[in-house]
Amino acid sequence: MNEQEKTLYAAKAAVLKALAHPTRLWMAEQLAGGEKCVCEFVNAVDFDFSTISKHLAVLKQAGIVEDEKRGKQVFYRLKVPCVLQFIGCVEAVLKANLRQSCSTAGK
Amino acid sequence: MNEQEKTLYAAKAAVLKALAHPTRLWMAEQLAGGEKCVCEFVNAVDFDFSTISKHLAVLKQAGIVEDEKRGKQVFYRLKVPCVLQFIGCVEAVLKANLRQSCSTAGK
DNA sequence: ATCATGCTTGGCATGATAGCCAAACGACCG
DNA sequence: CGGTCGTTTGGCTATCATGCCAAGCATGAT
Repeated sequence: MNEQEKTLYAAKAAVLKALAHPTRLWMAEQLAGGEKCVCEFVNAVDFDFSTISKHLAVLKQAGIVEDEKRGKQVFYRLKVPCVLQFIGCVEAVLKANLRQSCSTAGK
Repeated sequence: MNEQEKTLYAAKAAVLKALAHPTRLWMAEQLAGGEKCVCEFVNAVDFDFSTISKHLAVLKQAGIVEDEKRGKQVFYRLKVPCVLQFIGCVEAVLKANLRQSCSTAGK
């Protein structure tokens, strides 16, 4: 792996890393249904306003969402919707894991 | 978000997290071309044997790869190939980021 | 049996993340 | 103006991740 490849993989991994957190993944999925303001997220989960805000900043920095201020509120929306393609596959992995642990447990 | 959902998102995020590291992502992509033994990875990147081994253990634990010992060597292969669907989208995000930073720089 | 090879595990130092609180900030309201 | 609301930022601590080294453990060769 040369330097250029290293940089590329670091960049790709950074995008995945942004989604690799329960709260952030959840927010990304929520945004699939349309834009939401920060307060909507805060109301739905029991986390500090600042915590949610920072998570959204991570997603924004990764280029996954974009924000727009309207009045007092800031709305976030998905910038690259294909991000949600992931989920199907992630769920496939989970199912495979489950199947395996069940069959193992059954023995 | 209730308890059950929290658990689900934690599980999904854990899978993504396993891939959210440059070396691990690179190895997963390498495995798309067929199984490889640990030593092949070690030779290709300048990391300690133990480091590579631990990364592979993370991927295995997440259910993304599976291993098989044959003789002295251990071979790893992708367990859920759709994992590589991700990559296309991740690259789309990177391209979008690039376009934006270019157009910003151009002003 | 002894040894070398391929790999995993334990342990440690270092750095990154997550969440909370407090403070700052900008937009609107009176 | 001064206040309030929605949000971001700074700062702190606790927890987790990464990579190296050294040691351990199988497997196959001598």
